[in-house]
Amino acid sequence: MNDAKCCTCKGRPRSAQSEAAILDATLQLLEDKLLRHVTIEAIAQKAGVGKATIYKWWPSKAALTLDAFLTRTQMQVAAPDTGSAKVDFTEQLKSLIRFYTSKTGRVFCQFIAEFQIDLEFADMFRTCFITSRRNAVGVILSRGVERGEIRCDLDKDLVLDLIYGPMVYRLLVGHAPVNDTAAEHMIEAIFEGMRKRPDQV
Amino acid sequence: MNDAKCCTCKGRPRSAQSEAAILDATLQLLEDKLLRHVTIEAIAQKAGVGKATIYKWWPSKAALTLDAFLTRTQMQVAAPDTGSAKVDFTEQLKSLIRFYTSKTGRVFCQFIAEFQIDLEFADMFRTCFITSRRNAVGVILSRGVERGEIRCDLDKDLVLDLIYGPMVYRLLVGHAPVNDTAAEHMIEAIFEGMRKRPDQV
Amino acid sequence: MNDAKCCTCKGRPRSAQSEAAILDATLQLLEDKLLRHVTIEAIAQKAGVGKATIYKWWPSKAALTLDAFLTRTQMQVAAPDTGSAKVDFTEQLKSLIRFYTSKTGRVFCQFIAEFQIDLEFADMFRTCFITSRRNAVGVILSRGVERGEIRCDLDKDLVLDLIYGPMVYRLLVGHAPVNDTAAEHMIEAIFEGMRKRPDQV
Amino acid sequence: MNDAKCCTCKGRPRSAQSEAAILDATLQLLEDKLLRHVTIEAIAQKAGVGKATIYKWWPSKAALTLDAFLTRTQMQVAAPDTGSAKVDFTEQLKSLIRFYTSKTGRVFCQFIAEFQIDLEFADMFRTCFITSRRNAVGVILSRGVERGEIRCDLDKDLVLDLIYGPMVYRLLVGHAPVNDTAAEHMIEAIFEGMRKRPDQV
DNA sequence: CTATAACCGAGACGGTACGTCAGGTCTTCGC
DNA sequence: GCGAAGACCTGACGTACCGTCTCGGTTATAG
Repeated sequence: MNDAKCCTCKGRPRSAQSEAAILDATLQLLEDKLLRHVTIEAIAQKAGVGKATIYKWWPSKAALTLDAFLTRTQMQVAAPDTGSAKVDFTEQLKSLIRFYTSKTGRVFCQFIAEFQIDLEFADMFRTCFITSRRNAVGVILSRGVERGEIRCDLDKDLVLDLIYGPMVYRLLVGHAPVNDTAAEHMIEAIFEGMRKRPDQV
Repeated sequence: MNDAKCCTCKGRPRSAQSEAAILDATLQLLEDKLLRHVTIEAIAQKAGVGKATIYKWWPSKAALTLDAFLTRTQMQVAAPDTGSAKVDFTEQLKSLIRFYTSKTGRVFCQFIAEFQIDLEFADMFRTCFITSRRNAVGVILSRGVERGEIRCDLDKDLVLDLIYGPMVYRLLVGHAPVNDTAAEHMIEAIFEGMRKRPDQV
Repeated sequence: MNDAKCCTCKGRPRSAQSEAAILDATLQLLEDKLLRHVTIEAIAQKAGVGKATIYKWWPSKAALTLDAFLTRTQMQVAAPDTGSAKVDFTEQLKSLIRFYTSKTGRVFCQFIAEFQIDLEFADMFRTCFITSRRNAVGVILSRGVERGEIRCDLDKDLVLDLIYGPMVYRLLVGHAPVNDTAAEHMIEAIFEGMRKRPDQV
Repeated sequence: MNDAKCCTCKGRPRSAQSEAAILDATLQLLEDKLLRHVTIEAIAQKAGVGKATIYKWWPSKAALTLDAFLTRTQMQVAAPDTGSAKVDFTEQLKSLIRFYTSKTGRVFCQFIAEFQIDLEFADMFRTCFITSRRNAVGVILSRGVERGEIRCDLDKDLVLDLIYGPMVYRLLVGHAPVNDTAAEHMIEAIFEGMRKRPDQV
């Protein structure tokens, strides 16, 4: 009954120290350079590690970078509960924007860019990204629907994309500002709709 | 009878001829490969052109590709006028989606990816892209506002991003379908808003 | 009919400067290190040249080294004509030994070692090596035969191997000295034969 | 006086099974590949043994290979006694040639190549090689001298090199055939000498 | 009958060099 | 004098082995 003991029996175990050094070096390099300009060679050197060690554990630079991000960075995004879904969404969007425009968060844009050419990585990224995203926003949406603030005939995915899409679009294309004001306007417009109501001027 | 002179086998090709060959080769290669995997070297060889000639006219691969696209491809996007702004937007979004998901249009996603690292190209792209976009959608929006269908207090840029953002987001991340149905749902939601109205069930 | 003019018509010509730098660097490195420990990478760096440039013009390290040797080193081996074939052979063998035991000449042993594993290089080496060798010794042998000093029923190749074989053997295996005295003894023994003659003590 | 038992006081003794597996694997790999292309890694894997075990007992690949050879292969070389030293030498040389040109014996050339760069191994090789060689040929030479067939003023080493040198030379350089006929011609020439005698035509 | 200690397999590790590839610059010569 | 052809330097790629180093586990002998 000693299964728990011999799970990874054979061979020298993976060096936690090396792994840490690699992930740290990766993040550190990403602070100064764009993802494309960060090379495996530089990471290996900075981490004091052989290149082969990196290739052994991560299939690509993108995978390594994503791993570095997910394990080191806790995407500190608020999931507030103010009693108003609209306010909650606004606060959350602001929080997200603050993260994505930070030195650290900027890399996510480069992830999206990166996996336009690396389908394997795209799957990986979607899994991690969407999951965390869904959880954060799902609660707010549900509460809003229950309280009767939000239409109940809207697909969850659709709502997600309506809220995040414009922000991501601006982040990637950079044609318009991405800040708190923008967040407020976006949420306002999405909530109230573009249609002119009879009661409006 | 001056063809004979120009077409003499080993005759020095004219500048315009080279340019055409380069642009053609670029588009042709883009049909089979991802932007990242299309190399200047391959373009030069396929076009029967020296690499230096390419570098002389275009600052980067991205610039060349964009040029190839803008001069060869007319982005056939409808700008309908049905009398209803909502219908117009829906049709236009459907039309756009059809283009962006086509073999040719898919490259635009890769442009967006590409200029996450090439700021110079990003400017170039924004100028071309936004201009054409603004023209197409500006008319619809103006008509809608004039007819009293659409709120007049919305920023033009905001409207643009509300409509295109979710689509671009889905195109880039690929987490949800991008098709006619999606287009209809998006426009419907943006027009009517997420808020539950008293008259709704 | 102007072959001489248009042999290498197109493109930037090969850089004589780079070639010289590569060959020089190769020889220089070989003075300090064994052939096996001289790396293409080191040659490229010392020559201030890209690795690709080396790989473009030489198929292997051995080929490069041999080229460096043949073009830079003139194997200064005497081909004396004293009137006695025996003396001529002795002098030539001494001369050869002096070369092969010099800092420069030692590399030839490593060539022989090298092409035990590189058959392509072996062919190359044999062609160059044997040719020069044959010419040097052929004259002495012919003169000796004509003068009636040497048996005329001996194969040229056989004579070559009888004279050079023992020396090469000692050079490679290093079990016995290779010097002037050895050269004299070898030639003496090969000329007179091992058989005890009636007139000997 | 039972040394074998008490020399290594404590601990698990060396595994004879592993040693055998390593030596077998080494020989087996050498049948297909050149010495240079046989890697310690491959030997370890084929033998089902850790690399460290190999490094523990042999200082280098060359040492391991030589050990494998000396312990597994008995260099079956005839040491005939026909009453004629010339015939004895000829038969022995033929026998040697047969061995050195066999699949197994070919490796000796690679040993010679190998120790042009591994001085430590060179010593090891010389000790083993020369010793066995000396014994085999020493008897023939002594008998020949005693019977008055061979000059008594020749150094033993010199004779050895006169006989083996040309063969080794041809084996290594490969410029001329190495077979029975060559053996006969070599011995004949060495015995009779190159000098033209008055009694010759 | 333990305890000790060297042994062993497996394989991860930091390195070094490999041979290839594309980038972007330059040089020559033909038209 | 433009432009094709292509050689050049640079720098990163991903791979292969090197020789060293942990691991968990396995024998023998010493006590």
